[in-house]
Amino acid sequence: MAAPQTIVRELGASVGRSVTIRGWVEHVRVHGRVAFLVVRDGTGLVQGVLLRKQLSAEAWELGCALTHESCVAVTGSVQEDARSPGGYELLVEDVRLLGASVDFPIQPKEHGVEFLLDYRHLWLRSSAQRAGLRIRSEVEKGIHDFLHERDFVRIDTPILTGAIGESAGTLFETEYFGERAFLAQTGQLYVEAACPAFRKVYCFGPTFRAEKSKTRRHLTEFWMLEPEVAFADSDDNMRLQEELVVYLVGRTLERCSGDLEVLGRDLSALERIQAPFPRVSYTEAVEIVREAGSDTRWGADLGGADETRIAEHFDRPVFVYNYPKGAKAFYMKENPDDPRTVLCNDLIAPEGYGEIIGGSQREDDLDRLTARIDEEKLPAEAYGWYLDLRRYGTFPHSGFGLGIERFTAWMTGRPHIRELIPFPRLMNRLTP
RNA sequence: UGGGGUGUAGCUCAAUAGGCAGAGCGCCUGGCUGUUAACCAGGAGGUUGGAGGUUCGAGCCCUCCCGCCCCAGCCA
Repeated sequence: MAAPQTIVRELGASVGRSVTIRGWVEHVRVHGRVAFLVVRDGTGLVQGVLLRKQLSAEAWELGCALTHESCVAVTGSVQEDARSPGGYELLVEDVRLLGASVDFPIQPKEHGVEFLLDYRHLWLRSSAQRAGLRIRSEVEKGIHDFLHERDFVRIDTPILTGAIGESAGTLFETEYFGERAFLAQTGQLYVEAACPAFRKVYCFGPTFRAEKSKTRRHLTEFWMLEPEVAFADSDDNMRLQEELVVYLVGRTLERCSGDLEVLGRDLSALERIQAPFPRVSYTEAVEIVREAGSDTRWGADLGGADETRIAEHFDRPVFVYNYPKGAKAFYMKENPDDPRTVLCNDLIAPEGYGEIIGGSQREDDLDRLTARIDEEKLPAEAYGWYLDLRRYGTFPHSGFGLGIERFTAWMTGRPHIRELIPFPRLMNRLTP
């Protein structure tokens, strides 16, 4: 008589009955005539209790010899027991080995980062990694739900592109049937093209930057959300960002409290995140950081240390808006009230997580956009189709980019964004 | 690319002032009926990142090279 299969999360429905759980061994502790076997099945942890005199010799020997991360099927009757990690326990009747695991490299102890990244394919199984990646998944789902509720249409933009993007030099180059091609570093120009078709659009996907950055906030391949909204000005743009961030924080607190607890996240820091977020102009920001000891001068971009100084003034994310033209990309719209600046914003996360969003109102005037492309010495021919968007029914519009890993690193409180993507691509790491 | 740090057992780390290369974890053997990273006893496990140099003697000092970490720049 075979016991029915179930999953750990649903064990409560089977108290007093025999069931079979399939999963991976986290621990075995043998005490002579009793042994404890902790199994993870992807929905939770359950402890199996093996009593020598109640098992066949084969099952007892097998159970005691199980090694870390072996895949097993454990059959036993379900008991409620507070001493068990998940609240339920299996009084084991039989154990079958489905897949052996010999000398699993990762132990339940401290390891160095390099070692763990070499074994990233196995590190994913550990509790903090599971929690962080589950929160990432929930953030991604939240993004889609939020935008679809607001009538956005998702536009999937190309990853292989000809020469186009914000700037050359940070693009990964490849070959495309004899032609030079690049991996996309933004989908923005394409969502701008789709904007007149659907009014509110967004793209969500991987982007690639060949920047030789070695900081806790950079990856060479990362995922980005980029909404684009017709008839939205820079203020509308910031309101949308604010609404989205408040929504995602609230949803993470609501749906991922167990994962946040595993990670030891300070929940009060997240509970404070409510609209409205403070807004300071770039010019005010420069004054703030100079008073705090920075030697940043008006006209230069704010550095990471400056961002931290600004964030320290507030207990929630801060908008810094209208940067000098020279510090920002060619497609941003000139500020009519101060032509030295452009209509744009960064959103700086608290607790030193830095810039999680960069957004702007786009330049919709054909002549000014062409002039900016010349000023930046960009190859005008590569932007032919982009300029068409200003030739055929140009319209005010705004959008932004939100970095998924940076956002999730802030949600989870992890110090480095490399843990918040399943297989990070860093300057010196292409495998696993 | 610049600044700072680091590299010793499978992993995490010690090693007085230049003087016999160690511990914990993991692994192997044995013991234990309620463990929570169990505990107790025993065992195996090393070209100290690489090359050269100084010295009676180098894990330690010097030169060059390599890997990694942190910070800065670039950005999301």
